[in-house]
Amino acid sequence: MAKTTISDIAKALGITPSTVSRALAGNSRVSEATRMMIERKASEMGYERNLLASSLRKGFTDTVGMIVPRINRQFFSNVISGAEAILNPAGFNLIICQSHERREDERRAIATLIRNQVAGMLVSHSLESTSSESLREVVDQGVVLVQFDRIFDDLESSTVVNDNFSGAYEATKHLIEAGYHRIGHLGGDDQSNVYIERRRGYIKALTDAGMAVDEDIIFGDSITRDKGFYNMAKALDKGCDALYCAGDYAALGVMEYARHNHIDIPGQFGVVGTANENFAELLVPSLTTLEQNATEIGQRAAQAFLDMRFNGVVSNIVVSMKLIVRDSASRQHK
Amino acid sequence: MAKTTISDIAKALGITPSTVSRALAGNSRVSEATRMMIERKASEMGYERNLLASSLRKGFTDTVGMIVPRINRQFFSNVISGAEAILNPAGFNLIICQSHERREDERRAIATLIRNQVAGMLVSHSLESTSSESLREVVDQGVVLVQFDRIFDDLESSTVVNDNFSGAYEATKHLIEAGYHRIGHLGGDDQSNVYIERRRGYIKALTDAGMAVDEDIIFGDSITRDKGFYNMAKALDKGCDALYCAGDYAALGVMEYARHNHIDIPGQFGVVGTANENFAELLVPSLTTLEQNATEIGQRAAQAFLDMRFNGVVSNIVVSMKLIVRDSASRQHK
DNA sequence: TTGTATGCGTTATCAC
DNA sequence: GTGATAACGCATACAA
Repeated sequence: MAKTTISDIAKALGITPSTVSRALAGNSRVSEATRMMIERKASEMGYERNLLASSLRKGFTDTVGMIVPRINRQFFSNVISGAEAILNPAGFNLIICQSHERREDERRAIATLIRNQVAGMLVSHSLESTSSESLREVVDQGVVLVQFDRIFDDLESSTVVNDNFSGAYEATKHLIEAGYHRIGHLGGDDQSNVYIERRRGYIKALTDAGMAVDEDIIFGDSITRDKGFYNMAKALDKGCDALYCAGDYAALGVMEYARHNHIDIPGQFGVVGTANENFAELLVPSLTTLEQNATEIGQRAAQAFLDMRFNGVVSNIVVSMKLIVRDSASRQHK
Repeated sequence: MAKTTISDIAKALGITPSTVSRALAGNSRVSEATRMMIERKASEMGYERNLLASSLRKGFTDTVGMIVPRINRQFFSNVISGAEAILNPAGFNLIICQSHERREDERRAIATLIRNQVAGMLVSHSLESTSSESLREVVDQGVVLVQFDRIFDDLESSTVVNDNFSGAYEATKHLIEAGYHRIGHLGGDDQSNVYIERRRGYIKALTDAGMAVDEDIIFGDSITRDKGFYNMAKALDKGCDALYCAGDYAALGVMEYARHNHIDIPGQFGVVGTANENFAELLVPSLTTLEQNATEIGQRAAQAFLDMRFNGVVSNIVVSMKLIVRDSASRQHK
C-alpha cells in the first residue's frame, strides 16, 4: 500500500498539489472552504506528511539531536525528559545518542546527527573528550549547539551548567558544621569544568572556615564505585573523618568500604555525595547528596536551543544545586 | 557556508554527479582510479551525504525507532544499548521515544516515527495501551514491527519476550524451598502478557509443590513502590510469610513496610523481586530477584528486525531469566 | 566504465 | 485564492 501524497489528495479533489500543500501547512492564502475540504480528505485517506521530502525542500528539519554519555544515569535520563517537555510542544523531535564516555562513539554520533540534518544539538561531552575538537565540527556545519553540564568554553554555543562551585561549597560546609575535622575530597578528573568547580567549592569552604587545605586528601581519580572503595581506604590512612564525593557512585563505594570495616557512618565518618541517584535514599544510612535539578537543566537547554534557533540569542545559564540532607553526614555535634 | 553536494564534487572534478554518487555508494561499476579520486576530493571538501535526499530517493531510511515506557529504567536502558550494539554496525540509527506509560504519548511517538519514515520499530507498549490498535497502524504502513517484553499477539510482528512463566516459577520455588509456608504474589495488571505469565508461573510452582493457591493473597494492582508498601500490609493481614513480587520497586515498598514495622527479612518474611534494578543489591538485606537479560533482549530484537527487513523472516524469541540469589529470601530451613 | 534523464514528495516563487 | 513550474540532493534505469 503506497502512502498517500499531497498529489493523491489533489487528484481526488480535482485541484493542484500546491493548494493542498498550502492548506496543510496552515498557509493563510487559501479559502476556508477548500481548507476544510482538503483536511477532511487528507485524514480520510490517512495522509501523513513525508518529513523527508518536506525537510529536504525546506532546507532544515524539525529534529534536535542529543548526545549524552549514557542514558541509564538518573541525571541524563531526567535531562532528556526535561528537554522533551519543551521540544515536543514546539514541534521538534529528539534523537538521543549515547557516547558511552568514549570519544570515538561521540564522534560517530555527531557525524550521524549532522548527516541527519538536525536543526540543533544538545550535548554533554564524554569524559574521553578533553578538547572541543569534535564539537567544533557542529558549529562549523552551522548546526545550533547547546552544551550542558560538561562544557568547553571555547565554542560558539549556549551553555547550561549546574552551579557546581556553590553546590560543593554547601556540601562541604554541611560536613564542617556537622563537626567533622579532617574532610577530604573525592573528585573526578581535572580536565572537566564540573570537577574543577566542585573541587574549588570544596577548597573555598575549608578556607572560609579557617581549615587547612591538604592536597594529600584530595583524590582526583574518577568517581566510580571502585574508586570510592579504594580511595576510602587511603582517606582513612591519611586520617580523614569525612569525604565530600563528587558523585554518588563514589560515595557508594566509600560506604561499602566503611561497612566492610565496621566504620560507623555518620558516627565515625561523614559522607556527602553528588547527583542524588535513585539509590541514594535507599542506602543505610541514607546518603546526603547534592541534587542536580536534571529536569530543569534539560528544559533550559531545550529553551536555549529555541532561543538560538529563532532569535539568535546565545545564553549561558547556571542552575543552582540543592543539598538533600539525609543521614550519612548528620552526627551529633561534639 | 553551503554544504557540499555530489554536484559540487562532480563539478570540481569535471565529471557527472551520477559517477560521484555511484563511487560514494560503493557501486562496483566505477573504476578504481576515479573512485579514489572522488573519495579524496569528497573528504577534502568535507562532504557528508544528505540522508534526507538519499532516503527520499531510495524510499526508505536507515533509521529504526524504538518506543519504551521510560528510559530511566535499568531494563529499558539496557535494552537500548543492546539494540544499538547490533543496529549501529549494521548501518542503522536508533531513535528513542518514551511513552511515559501513556497511550497518547505512545500514539504520538508512533506517528512521529512513521512520518520520519523509519525502516522499523522496536516497541514495548505502554501499560495504558490494552489493545493493539495503535500498533496496527505501524504494520498497515508497511513498517517492520518488533515487539519486545510487553507484546500483543494479534499483530504481524516478531516478538522477543522473557520466559516470564519459568522465571516466576523458579522465584516462587526458591521461596518454597527456603521454607516459607504462605507465599503471596504481588503482580501487575492482568491485561499484560508479562504479568499474566508471572502469575501463572507462581501458581504452577505452588501447585507442583502441593501447596494451596489462595486468590486472597494474589495482589494484582500494579508494581509501584507505593503499591508494594500498601499491599505488604494486606499480605500480613492475610497471614503471608513471603511474597513473590513481579517488580523490584514493589519489592522495595514491601521491604520498607517491613522495616517500618520491625519485621525481619528474611527471618520472618521472605521477598523475591523481578528486574534486578540497580538498587536491588544495595538494599539491606540485599534483594533476591529475577534478572531479565535486558541487553540480550535488545540484541535479539534488533536482530529480529534485521531478519524481517532483509529476509522476511518473522521470529518469536523467548529469552530465559535468571534468579539472582541474595539475602532477602534466604533464611535457615526449619 | 561513464553520462543522460528522470523522479522521490514537498514547498516556494512566480503568474494569473 | 489557485495553478504551473522549478528545485531541494540524491540514486537509478537506460543509453552510450
